Parts: sequence; structure tokens; C-alpha cells
Amino acid sequence: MSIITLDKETYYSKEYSLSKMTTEEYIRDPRFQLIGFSYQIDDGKPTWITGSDKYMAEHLHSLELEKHTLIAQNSLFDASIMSWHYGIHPKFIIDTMSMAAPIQSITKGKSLDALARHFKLGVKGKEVVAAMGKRREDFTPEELARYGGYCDNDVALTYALFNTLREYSTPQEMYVIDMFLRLYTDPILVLNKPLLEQHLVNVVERKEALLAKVEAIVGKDGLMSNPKFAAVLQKLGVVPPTKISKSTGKETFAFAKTDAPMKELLAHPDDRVQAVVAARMGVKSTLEETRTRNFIAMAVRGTLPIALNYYGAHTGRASGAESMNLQNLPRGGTLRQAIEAPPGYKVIACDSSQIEARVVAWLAGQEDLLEAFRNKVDIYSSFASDVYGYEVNKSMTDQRFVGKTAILGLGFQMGWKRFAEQVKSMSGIVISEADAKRVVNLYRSKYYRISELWDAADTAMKIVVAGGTAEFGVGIKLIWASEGVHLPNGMIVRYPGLRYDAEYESFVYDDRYGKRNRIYAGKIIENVVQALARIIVFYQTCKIDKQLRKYDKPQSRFKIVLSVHDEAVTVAPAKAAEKVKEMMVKTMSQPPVWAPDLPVACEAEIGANYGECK
DNA sequence: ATGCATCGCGCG
DNA sequence: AAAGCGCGCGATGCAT
Repeated sequence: MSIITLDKETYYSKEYSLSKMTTEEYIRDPRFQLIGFSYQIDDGKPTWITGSDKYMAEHLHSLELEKHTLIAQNSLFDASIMSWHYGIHPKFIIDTMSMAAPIQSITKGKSLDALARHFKLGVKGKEVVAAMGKRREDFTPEELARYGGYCDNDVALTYALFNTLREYSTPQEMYVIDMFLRLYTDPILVLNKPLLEQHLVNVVERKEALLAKVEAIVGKDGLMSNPKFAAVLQKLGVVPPTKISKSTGKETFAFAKTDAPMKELLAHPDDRVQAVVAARMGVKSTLEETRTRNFIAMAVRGTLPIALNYYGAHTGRASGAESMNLQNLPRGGTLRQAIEAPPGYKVIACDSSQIEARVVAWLAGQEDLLEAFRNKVDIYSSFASDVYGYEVNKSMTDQRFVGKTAILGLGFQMGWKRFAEQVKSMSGIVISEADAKRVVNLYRSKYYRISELWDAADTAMKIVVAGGTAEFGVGIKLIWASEGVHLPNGMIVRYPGLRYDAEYESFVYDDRYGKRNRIYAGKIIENVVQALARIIVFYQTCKIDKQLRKYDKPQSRFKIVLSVHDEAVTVAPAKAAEKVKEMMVKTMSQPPVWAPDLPVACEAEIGANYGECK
């Protein structure tokens, strides 16, 4: 098997370019045109190919990528063209841009230019021909040759970059990258266009009805802007509620729908106030409408390619992309329902249960909590029983919700104020200051090993700041050296520029974008736990993918079709759905080799569409 | 016009 | 001393 490094040059103009539209829109556009491409086999010299569409297509097919590995800088682009325009599906896809993502804070960006300069691999050529607005026919042979030289240089740099980045990645992570790219290059899920069109009508009508009720009071644009909305409230004799901003520490309006004073205004004696507040809440999120419009536009073009940044978060979690974040679709909504399996197939989704709560208990060595998870105890009810002093069961939703919020948040040093606030905003349950403090203290004393884990992380951080190397963790010992916390799969949670900051009166580090970021015990533990949970779920997801791919070729429907943090989604022929579900449950019930005593569990559902799998 | 910071809101 | 965390997108307001 060879490694083929490749780069394509394609037509673009002022309006038709990747800076004006998504990759999917650009590649599926009728204006799309391949101008030429360079490729290099293993350590060989780059070759530039240009000519008629037929000639280039034949040359691409002659590379037999089905048997080889493709490398590109931003393979999302090159591999999608390969798949959507030429029906070529490489055996394995490597993307140097994705490989660079975990070390972005070191390389200061992940463009080919930035990476080549950082690693001193050479210089990315400046564009040698004016290509803007020119189709292939418009170039002179001499211009095309110069274009080829530029493209050859990019290919050589990309291959050198791959060899450099190898030592920062692992085979397992490369599999994850390939799997994520294929969510996009070989899309399987289908959008239900009629359903989306009807939904758009409903959403627009609902919004118009809300606005019609209050237009006389607020005018055309008094709802979205905070200062304007404040003026509207004042006009109605209401003092606009305020709060302290979490990001700036300054006073700001408390106009979010989770802000308690806003909720109270929904029951204001003046009907006009009620209507205005309800309208603001109903209009503030534009997600439903904009996403529906984007889905419809995409449905016209084809199936749903899923764009996820592999390693988008500081902790390695994936993040959304392409104006189409598929990790935050409203639960129980039409958008999820509109994502369907192809005809004759079913969607199967499998969720890892309370993975972070389990990992923090395991990392801390909190044996009683681990034992409860092992025995499949309903841990939310169980902790709520301790809080209330009587037996809480699943039917006691309020008490259980308090237990759930405690189990999911208090392991990361959440305080009593935030706890009470969160419970109230999510469920309406009011907890007194004394009770909130009691719950927090109960958690910290009952699960004292978790509090001790925070202390251990705090100590470790101070040792590292003083120039040393430290370790923390009971379930597994994690080494914290200068660059960050080393994880059992070879990856690192990085804290560049870790130091004490007098102005912030706190320890800080510089995030990916160079911004100062506070860091403290509970947050370190949360970061590390999130990173470990991600490693576990991604490992399980890859294992599911590998088992499915055995049944067909790489471009087949037998593969992972979506991943959302603690969830893996596949499609399977209706007849095989139960079997595939069993395989997924079995796979996601197994802990990784480095945590054999970690009790993991999962839940799976089968449906005709993604919405039915919840 | 364009970039940047902030807020709100959707998810895990 | 104590502090739940991690994202992306759209809208707004302000600076350039």
C-alpha cells in the first residue's frame, strides 16, 4: 500500500469561493471545476496534471486510491471532491490539518503556511498566477505550468508535514480522523425535504403570531437588542432586571429565558408585559429557522454530509463546523426527525450513560459510588434519598432532578449558589441557601475522595508552575509535566503558559487563541475527565466502525454515520438493525484496557430517523 | 464594509 | 477563598 499526497486547484471567483460558502455548497455547485492537481507517491516527486475533464478523471482513477492512503492538507475538501465528483473512495484518509489540531496552541494555527513555517519545512509559495474568476480554458499553457509548480510545492510541503506530525499523533487517533472525514465525504443520512418545508412554514408563522401581538408596543425591532428591549420594559413601567456578567464581571441585563426575573415577568399582572416577554423569548433563538433553511437548501443538493472538527475542544472533543453544527440540534424537535436513514434502513443510536460522573468517580477512587454504578443503582434517586432523608424513587421527579444535578455538576467543584440557580432555572424548583449548602457539603463529604482529587490536582498544578513534574489520580496515575496532563492514549491536555496571574488573582493559561483563561482544581478535573470520557467513547466508536466496515467497502453504509460526544450513530438494513444494536451495546459496555475496573454502561435505540432514537 | 467582543441559546 | 466544564452560530454594538 502506497501513500499518495495530493492537492487540487479549482475554479473560484469573487462570489463563488470557500470564503463565501460552505465546502459542501462549493463542491456541489454547478460552477465547480477542477483546474488541475498535483500528486506524489510515497517519497517520489510531485507530478502536476491538467487537461480535459476526461483526461484528469482517468488519471485520478488510475491512481487506484481504493488500495492506497490519501494525504492532503484539509482532506475534507480534496476527499469530498474525489467522492462526490469522481466516485473515488481512498482506502484510508489522512488529513494534516486535523493532525495539527491537538498542537494548535504550539504551532499558532493549522494552515499549511503556518505549519510549514513553524516546523521549518519550507515556504508555501505565493500564488503565481491570477486565478480569481478564471476557468481552466482561460489559462495560457504557461500560466497552467506555473500554477502546477505552486501546487507541486504544496504537495511536497504536505508530505513533509505529515512525516513531522506523525510523532504527535497515534494510529488510534488517525483512525478517528479518517472516521470523521468519512462522515462528510461519504454521507449516508437523508434529509426529509417536505417535512422541513412544512416545518419552516410553522416556525415562521409561530414567530409572526408572537410579533403581531406586540408590534404596537415594541415596534419593528424592539425585541432582539438588549438596550431596546430594556426601553420597552421601562415604557411599560417595569424596571429591567439586571445581573452580573460571568465573562466581564460587570452589570448586564438579565434577559435570558433562564434568568429568574424574566420568568417571573411571564406572570406579570400587566398582560402587555407578559406578551412582550413571551415574544422576546420566542424570537431570541434563530436556530430553528436558520437551520431549517440550511437543511432545505442542502436537501436540494443531496444527502447530509456531517462536518465535525476532529479535536475541536481543548479536551479533544469534536466540535461542529460548516454553519451546520450537528451536535446541538434541539432534542425532540423536527430537525432531528428530518434526518433519516436511507430507504430500507434504520438509524441506531447508542449513548454512553453518565460517562463523566463515572469517570470522575473512577479517577478519584470513590469506591462506594463506583460500586453503585456497577450494581446499576439509580444513582440520582439514591443521592436524592440521602439529601431528603427518605427513599426517593424514579417517580419523584423533583427530588430526583435535584439528585441528578448534584451528581452531574458537584463533582467538578460547583458551588451552592450555582447549584441552586441551575436547579431552579432547569426545573423551577426553589432551594434555600441553607439547603443548597447542605446538599453541596453532603456531596463533598459523602464522596470525599472526589474532593481529595481536586486537592491533588491543585497541588500538582502548583508543582508544575514551580518547574516540577507531578502526578494525580487514583484509578490511574496521570503525569502532569510542563506542557500538560498526559493521558493514557498518548494525548495531552495542554496548559500553555501556565502561571499565576496577579491581575486575575488566579492561575491562568493561554488558550488556543492566546486568550488568558482561569484554571483551578475543579476545572482541571473537569477538563481531564472530559478528555478521558472522549477517549473512551471515541475508542468504542472506532471499534463499532471497524466491525461494521468488515461487511462492506469503505464507502458503504456500514459505518458510523454520526458522533455526538457520548453518542455513536449507525445505520443498518432494517432486518439487521437489532443485531447491529446488540453489537453496539456490547462494544459500548466495555471499558478500555487502561481502566478495566471502570463501570461503563450505555443505552441504544432504533428508529426510522435520528429523532426517533431518543 | 469588516473585525472583535459579548450575550443568548442549542447540545453534550 | 472559592470557583461545574466543553463547544458553534447568530445577533448586536462598537471600533477600525
